[in-house]
Amino acid sequence: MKRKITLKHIARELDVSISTVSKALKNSEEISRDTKEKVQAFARLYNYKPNNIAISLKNKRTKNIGVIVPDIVHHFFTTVFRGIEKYANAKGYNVIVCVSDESFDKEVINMEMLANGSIDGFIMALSAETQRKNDFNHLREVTEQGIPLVLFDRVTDEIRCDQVIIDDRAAARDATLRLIDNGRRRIALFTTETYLNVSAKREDGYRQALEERGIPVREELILRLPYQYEEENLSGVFFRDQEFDAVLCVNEIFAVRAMRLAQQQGLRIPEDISFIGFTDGLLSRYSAPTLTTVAQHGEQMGEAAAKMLIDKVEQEYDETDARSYRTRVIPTTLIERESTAL
Amino acid sequence: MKRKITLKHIARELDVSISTVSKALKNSEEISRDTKEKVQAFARLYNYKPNNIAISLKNKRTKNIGVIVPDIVHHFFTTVFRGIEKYANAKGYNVIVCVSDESFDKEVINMEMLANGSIDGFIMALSAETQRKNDFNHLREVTEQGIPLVLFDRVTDEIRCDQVIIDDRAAARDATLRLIDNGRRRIALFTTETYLNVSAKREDGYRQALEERGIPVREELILRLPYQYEEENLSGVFFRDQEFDAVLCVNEIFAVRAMRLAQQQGLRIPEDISFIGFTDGLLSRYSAPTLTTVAQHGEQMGEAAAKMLIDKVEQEYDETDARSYRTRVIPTTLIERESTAL
DNA sequence: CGACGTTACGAAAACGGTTTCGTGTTAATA
DNA sequence: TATTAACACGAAACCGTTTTCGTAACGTCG
Repeated sequence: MKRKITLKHIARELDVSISTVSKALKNSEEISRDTKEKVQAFARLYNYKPNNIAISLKNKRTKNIGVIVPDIVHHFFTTVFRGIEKYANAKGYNVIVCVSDESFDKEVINMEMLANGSIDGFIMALSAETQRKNDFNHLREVTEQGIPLVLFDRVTDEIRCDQVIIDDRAAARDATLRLIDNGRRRIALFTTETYLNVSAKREDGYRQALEERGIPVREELILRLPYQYEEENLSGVFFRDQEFDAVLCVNEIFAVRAMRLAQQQGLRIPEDISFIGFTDGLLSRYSAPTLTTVAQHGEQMGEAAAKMLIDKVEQEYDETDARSYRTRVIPTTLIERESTAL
Repeated sequence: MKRKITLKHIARELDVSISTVSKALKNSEEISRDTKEKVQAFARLYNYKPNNIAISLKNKRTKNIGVIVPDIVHHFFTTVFRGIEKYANAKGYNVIVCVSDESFDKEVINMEMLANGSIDGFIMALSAETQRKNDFNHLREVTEQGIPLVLFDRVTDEIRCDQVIIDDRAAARDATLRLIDNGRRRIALFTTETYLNVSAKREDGYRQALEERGIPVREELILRLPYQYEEENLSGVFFRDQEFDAVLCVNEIFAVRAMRLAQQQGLRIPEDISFIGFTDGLLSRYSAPTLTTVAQHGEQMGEAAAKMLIDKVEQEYDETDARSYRTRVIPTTLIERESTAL
């Protein structure tokens, strides 16, 4: 087992000082041609690589960014993560991921663990519990320490920081308008029970679209489902009565499950009833029928978030404190598939 | 912006030495009651938290583990990751994730980035390219430096290290046997084109099951598909001719797409043809019909891998070099759903 | 009263780098 | 020949901890 070699070893071996070795390896002008070649050859031979930790301690920069998400087994967050990782890696940064599991406490603990020097900045989406409690002190502490923070998707305006979001309201509005313009009038909304910013905004957009077209909002058509809802919640009766002819769902799982129930009731999709979901994941692409859905372009969001964060991290060092926070809105795309095909 | 406070600040403020502060915060016997209380109160007041980087440098342990996976937008890897993150977090470790994107070069670069002090050990699944090239020098270098390594799912026996795998051969064999015992005789195998260990083993299991039951293997029933295959590859004719009455697929995407094509050809599932896939993801659960599939229990694999790694990391410090490598085989479960229901 | 043991603390080294500032030697210049 | 500049390198501080070792002050005991 050959342990890693350090500057000290090289220095001792070549009978020069540590500083000389350090400078030689950086090709400093200060060092003679001879010495540089000698040192570099030796370093190459023994495969010397500087110790990241030591460099971090000296520079007070880790080249790590912390990502905290509520859930990782979730298509949207995964694609965002891919975007982050891609951009960060290209810039020489590593990504430390923590999962808050929708829990406030875990979110706080994870932030604290990372905030003590492990990372240069945070990218995160708030947990459901954090949004419910409306307690953002952990975010505030971090930003007050001067650690850059970028929030995406599940954001709050209580904290001054960069944000990357989609226009959930507009996306839901556009989707609803599309249904209306396709001749649908009794449009239901299947949304989440737990309080999430995004769900609320999507509901707003839904309402807005109906109002714009002069269709009264019928509250009984708005279903709030627990995340892992039981089939009974969507009673077959609901479908059988033909209470509605279109459904907007705030995620693709709700949509696919609802489609199945409708089919089991003998309804034809899209002839009798059409569906639109959110998140362009595997389910949307491979369900039968394929699902029309609002693509959130998670990867793009991730790249944007990583770029904003890294820009801020790196400017910290040359710039004056030109603190200004930006919000980037990534445009959504309505991907039309069989579930709304006319 | 209040910067983080250090031992030095506390020492200066309280007019004691840095060592005294350090010891007082650790409740050392060496320090008087008075001084300890004074220091601890001050630390609490200013919310002192030791700097992780400095501690890492001193201890030569980072409490970070590196995870390298070929892809993150992939249900199986994501669940494994969740298992890793869960266990690691519970043990006070953070997880740095790198995505190799199935590329050998990225895998090497990522390993090198992390191996220079950033992490205490690796958990990884090999990229497709690495498996094809059969080049494992980057793994060897890392293990020779004494950095613990745990391989999962996509492993190699060329490197001496811990492994967490499923018994792909047995799982495929069992699934195939189940199809046979359900009365199926003309069983096709849809597998990947690119060379992957796991695919090869699954194919083995498939062949073995047929042989065991005295059914000749018909090579024309084994289809090797590119990962993002075009519909044409699975020509409708293939299904229409009723060349086969069951299909074993090495992943759930293949299975779901094949089911759709079969349905389009007017075949009834499972009456005319049944399907079994691998990976119990969203698709299997929500497809129509729901898909019988081999659950790999990724989360369990992740936890097992993390446990093995952390055990090794922590024993490094007390134990003698009792190097012994273990392979944990996580049992799979065949989850029977509509696609094989009789 | 001298030897010794506690107690309570500080100095300093160490982890592995980077960087500033000196300085001895040589060579060029006045 | 004395002055100075350039060159090539080393000493040391520093980043924030931990930890070993030394020691001043005090009390106890024979």
